[in-house]
Amino acid sequence: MVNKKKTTLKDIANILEISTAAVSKALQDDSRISAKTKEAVKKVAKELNYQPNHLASALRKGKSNLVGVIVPRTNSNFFSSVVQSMEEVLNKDGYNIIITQSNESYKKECDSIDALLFTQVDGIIASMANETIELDYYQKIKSRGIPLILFDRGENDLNVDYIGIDDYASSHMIVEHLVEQGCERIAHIGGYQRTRIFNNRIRGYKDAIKEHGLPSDDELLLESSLTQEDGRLKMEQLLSLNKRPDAVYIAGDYAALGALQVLKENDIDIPKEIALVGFGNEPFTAMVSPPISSVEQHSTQIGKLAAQTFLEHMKGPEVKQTLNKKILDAELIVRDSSNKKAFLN
Amino acid sequence: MVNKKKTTLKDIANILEISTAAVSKALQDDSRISAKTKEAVKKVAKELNYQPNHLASALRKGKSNLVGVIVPRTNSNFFSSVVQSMEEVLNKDGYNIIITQSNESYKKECDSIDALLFTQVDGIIASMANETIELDYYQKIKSRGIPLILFDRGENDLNVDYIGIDDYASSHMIVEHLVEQGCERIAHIGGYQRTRIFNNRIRGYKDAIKEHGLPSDDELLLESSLTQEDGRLKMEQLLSLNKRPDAVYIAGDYAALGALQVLKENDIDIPKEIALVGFGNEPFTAMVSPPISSVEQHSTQIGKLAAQTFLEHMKGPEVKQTLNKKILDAELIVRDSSNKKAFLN
DNA sequence: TATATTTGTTTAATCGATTAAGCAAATATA
DNA sequence: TATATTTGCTTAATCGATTAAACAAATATA
Repeated sequence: MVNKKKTTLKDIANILEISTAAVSKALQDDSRISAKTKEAVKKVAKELNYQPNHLASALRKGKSNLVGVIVPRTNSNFFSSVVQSMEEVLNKDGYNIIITQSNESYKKECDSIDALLFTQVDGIIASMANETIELDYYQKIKSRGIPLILFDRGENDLNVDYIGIDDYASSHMIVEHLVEQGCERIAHIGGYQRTRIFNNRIRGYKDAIKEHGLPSDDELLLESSLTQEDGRLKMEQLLSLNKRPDAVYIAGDYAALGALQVLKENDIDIPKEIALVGFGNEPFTAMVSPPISSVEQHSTQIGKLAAQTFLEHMKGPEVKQTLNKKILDAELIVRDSSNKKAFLN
Repeated sequence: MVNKKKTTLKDIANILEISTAAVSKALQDDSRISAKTKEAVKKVAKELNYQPNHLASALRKGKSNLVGVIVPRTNSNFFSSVVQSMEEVLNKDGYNIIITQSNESYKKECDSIDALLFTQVDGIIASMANETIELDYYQKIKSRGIPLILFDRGENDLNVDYIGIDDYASSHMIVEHLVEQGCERIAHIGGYQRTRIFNNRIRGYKDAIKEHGLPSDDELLLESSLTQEDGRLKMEQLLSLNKRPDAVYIAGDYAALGALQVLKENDIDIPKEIALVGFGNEPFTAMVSPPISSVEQHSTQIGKLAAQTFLEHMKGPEVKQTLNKKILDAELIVRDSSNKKAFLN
């Protein structure tokens, strides 16, 4: 039947009447072990269905071959696809990943960090929660001496590797696009200012507005948690203005979706009366009606780069933990929600 | 600055000039250790920022306190929310989870299982990939003697715990609902027959159709991968029939979304000409236009139950691995896409 | 032939925490 | 006071794999 007791090196050693050291080396194809012994060891190992005990070897080698990944949530296409491409790269090098979700909560993020450190991960790749301002827990990772790589939601002050898109330029590009479409009063529902990427998007927005000499009323720039629900609220707020905007650029697709609903509920013609642009290129943006223009963030590429950066740290022994940014260009996908020119009559 | 070397029990023992055993027991509040010693140990432990080495204790105790979770993908609301509630329950009991995605691929699923077993997880909670027919890798988990719990996508033959909704009844309920709305030619775009849950949905559909004496033409029952793209294709196929259906029930929301797009592209009045019902209650179903009726699967409850089932296994030493099904009732959320009566004029 | 090198293996220590067993000192019981 | 029990700690083994060091045997070099 089933061998409940898992077989160990010792079992193999006993059967062949050699030392466990010889068995261990044989399985690692050590050059000092004879071909004959290797063959015999491998044969018995297979017969007994030997599976090395990872805990033992990790303990001995001081390396778990586990990488911790912290994301705000997994049920967004962006994060799930980043994670997936990370996994692909890391698996190839013998690493497994532990995914944890912070749910945008600082408390949960700290717990995750503790849990990952406790599990003795060899490194952590993270995208910070919205709530996170304090960096003490991230400092904790650094002080453990394991590589820390941030993506998308990063933080300069931590002085670690970062992979993301150029939020400032993307934001600038969106405003350019809206201006091109003839919009003149462009609002921005942005994320929390304290979060670096959202701050960059806000700056990109402001600068572009200024460059084009457009109105930059305070009432046109709102700070939001970027949930669908908050997107609704903020859009309602914009609609209640005396001078409504003729375009709204929203720093997150879920919030953009909420905003879209409100616009439709109010029978506002999109994009003619108000044009709409989101951020993140979540699949649903292409599917709703009208489809929402959005920014593709190259999640696969980000995941790949983050994983590769981790691997570089593991290969090069000199742990040069410095701010090393890899910034990708993002791409604006124009859809009906902002394509006024296509609707000229 | 930063203490690169992590502190061990030994360090604490040396400082206090006691044995590591005493330190270990003090930290565990062993009754045989004096209050004075405990206090001293805890003080030093805090000062040195002692973090127990999980690998060492796991190796010694033969228990990693890690639970492996395998899902087809994380970027669906259902799975991400199941995972989240599992995590909540398990964390409370000191377990951490390792999430892996199979991407509906059998090969990837096998790799995940190997990786999890290798990491010495204490148990595995899984939802099977669409592709999976062979059960050999799942047998491997069972033969390792660790608990295996399946949810949503399960398999009777494995004879393990299962948590899910009553797919047959849900499916039956959907047809009832459509009949009530006056539909008479109801098509079903189902998942792969070999997958138990989809098979159940198909049976529920067929039986309900029969009970109501409705036509059950072969052309009205299609098998699909249930991706958005395939939803499009299958809906196009249905539209090309000589006798079009007046309702389509689709076993997955993403496919339902694809179908919805096709219907709209063809200017078909929903629900008047063709009513639409999906499955899974993904958030976007409420957001598209018209909103799609769908089935809520109580993901939070499923995650909680799966986690609790695992914990029961860990508590009760007698590993009674038998088929133990927990079936929840699902709930049909009726929205505009199938609510014909609301559109009577 | 004598010495040096290579080959193939064993011995024993190690990673860090846990725990059964042992033992002395303190306290309780007869 | 003598014996039993409890208290508080130490010793040493253990989990399973890895690896530095040691060593004998085989082979090469002088």
